[in-house]
Amino acid sequence: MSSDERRAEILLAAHAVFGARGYEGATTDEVARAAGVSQPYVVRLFGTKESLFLAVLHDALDQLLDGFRAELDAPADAPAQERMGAVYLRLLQVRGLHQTLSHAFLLGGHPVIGPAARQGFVKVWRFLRDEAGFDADTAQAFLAEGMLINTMIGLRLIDEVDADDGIHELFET
Amino acid sequence: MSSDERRAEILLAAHAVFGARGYEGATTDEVARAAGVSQPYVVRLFGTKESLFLAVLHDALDQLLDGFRAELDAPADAPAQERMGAVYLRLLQVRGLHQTLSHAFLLGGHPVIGPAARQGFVKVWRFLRDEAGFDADTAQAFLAEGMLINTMIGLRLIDEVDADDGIHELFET
DNA sequence: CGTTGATGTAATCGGATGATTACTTGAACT
DNA sequence: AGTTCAAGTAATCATCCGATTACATCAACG
Repeated sequence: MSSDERRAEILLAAHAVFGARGYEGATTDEVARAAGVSQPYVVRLFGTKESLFLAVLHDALDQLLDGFRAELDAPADAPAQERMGAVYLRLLQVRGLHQTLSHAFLLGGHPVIGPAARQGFVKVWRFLRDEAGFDADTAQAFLAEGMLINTMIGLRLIDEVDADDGIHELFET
Repeated sequence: MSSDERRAEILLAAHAVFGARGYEGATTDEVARAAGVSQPYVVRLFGTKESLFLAVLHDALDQLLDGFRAELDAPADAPAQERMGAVYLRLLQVRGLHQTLSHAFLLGGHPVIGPAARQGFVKVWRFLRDEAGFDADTAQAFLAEGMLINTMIGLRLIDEVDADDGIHELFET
């Protein structure tokens, strides 16, 4: 397999591992095994664990914004917020993407990841305001909903949706 | 100093350390030094790092719900959402509290912390619905706003509020 | 006094983990 | 056939970190 194909596979596996365990909790060995390669090879292809995480973060943001833009170019069949929201939920296919973003957004104090995460967040804000045409209130409410969705994913609340009335009600809402 | 007083000091320090570095990223030694004691003593007073984190999580939820309840009992001088929101922001005094909650909410897959975090989240939801009297839509929007605030704290966005127009606008909103 | 029990630390251990080194394999191209 | 180079791994290193053990200090109490 070419190293570029391998890199793509490792990136996919890394989304899931970083999402489930966080930047510090994840190990390069876990990523390697999830991708079906040896741990040293992951390090060689990405340099360090830190730059692997940065690659995953950039990939997540690219998939998010590319998805949004593709939906913007498609014929409008519903209000813009609903369409962008649907894109966001469709990204659940990429296991760990939302949780990796959430983890990155908690690492603001990290000397390398912090600035990258801030920059990514601002890029999303700018997209909503400048490209999607959301006014400030709408963009803020949209982001807030997204963060609540991330929390519900991170908590694995869906596992208990049938066991607790409060959770069931929240999902309905 | 009595061990109970020491425990309270360590808990305070642990909020800040777990908030800044997360559950996996934080070390018991960091917590110990922030509290001014030795690392083995932290382990002895709390058993394990895991149960220390659980203690911090429960303390954060207690402070949150106690604060909400105290405000509910005070004379109403504004809409309930605004009053509860003000309580939430006042808790910024406890350094790391919001970020520790955010980290806990991302650990849904952890065998011990996961269930505790879910239970805590549900308790907040129940409070909003049953005690504060929010309807489902209001409670959901309130939580979503809170999660966006957590994200802005975690990203340390406030450090760049003057450097970026988009961030400035988000803070205004 | 001597004992006891609580507060607290120094030293250290063992496992985990990111990274490095040295090696193997095999296809492509003289 | 021989060389080269990319893909990939086994073995190992050095460091970090949670936990354990053994010890020190000191106030309370009979």
